[in-house]
Amino acid sequence: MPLLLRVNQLRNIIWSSCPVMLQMQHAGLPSGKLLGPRSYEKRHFTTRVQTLETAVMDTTTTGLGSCNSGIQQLKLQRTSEHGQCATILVFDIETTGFLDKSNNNRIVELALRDLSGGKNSTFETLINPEMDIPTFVEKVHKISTKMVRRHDIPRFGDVLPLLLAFVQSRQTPGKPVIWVAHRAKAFDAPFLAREFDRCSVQMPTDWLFVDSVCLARKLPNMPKSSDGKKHLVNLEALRKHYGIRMEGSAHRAMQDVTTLCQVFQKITFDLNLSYEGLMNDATKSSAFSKVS
DNA sequence: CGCTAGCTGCGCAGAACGCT
DNA sequence: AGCGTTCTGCGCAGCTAGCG
Repeated sequence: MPLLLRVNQLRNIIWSSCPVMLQMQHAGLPSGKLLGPRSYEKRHFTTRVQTLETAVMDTTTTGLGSCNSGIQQLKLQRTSEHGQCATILVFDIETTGFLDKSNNNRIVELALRDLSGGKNSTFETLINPEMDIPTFVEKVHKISTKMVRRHDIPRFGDVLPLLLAFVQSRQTPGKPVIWVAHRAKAFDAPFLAREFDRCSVQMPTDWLFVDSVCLARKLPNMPKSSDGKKHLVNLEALRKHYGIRMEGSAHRAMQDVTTLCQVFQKITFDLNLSYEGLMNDATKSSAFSKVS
């Protein structure tokens, strides 16, 4: 009997060290899904619970109590208290291409909107990139080289002082400015910071960037991708999820900003996210800028 | 007490996503 | 078309309940 146990133990050790693929083939099973159904179900379930707990914790640990019922409510508070909270600017940029190591690509359109609304709450401009826009990029945002590579279209360096003045006009003294964009951390914010660097201008240190993709990933019940593995969190999927009507064409900066404004308010409401919760998710401008 | 079987958590690699 | 982030699944080690 002890010998049998030893043999069984040895078998188990050897067997457990075999590639799972081999075991599946040996068992006559297809080599597609390698986890057992029960394990897969448990892992999947655990992941979902953790996600929900994290989302709940994000809103409950802010210590706000009555103040953590969404940005919409906070907007009212901000209005009623004459701007006691941070300014939230939803923004989007269109460029000549991706953010790559070559550092060649430029911004061709910039749009932003102050979420608190009111007069002069938007800023929108085409920007002369001083380079041609690749055809495949033109097809995305419908902004052609002819439209922007003109003498009457300002360069980013020309727009920069106006942008800074606009933001300052919307900013509450002593309070930060929260910039919100879809994929801000990986695209919009670094791109904007790079343009600041190129102009040798330091991005204000009280600017914070929030990525709406990161927030959307915390949402439960988002639609899944075609393979059923991932939650779809692109702007179009979020727009459809919330039943937001599309006005104008997608992939133009102000149109995307308008859509994102509505999506963002829905997300913050669903996540019960407060200003403090938002600040916890924010990244400082210094993280993207090289000019110090 | 020793062993088995199952579960959990961590680190890693690869795939997919999302932006223009 | 590039790149960073996120997610998923695998492999492994460690833990523990149950059993003989």
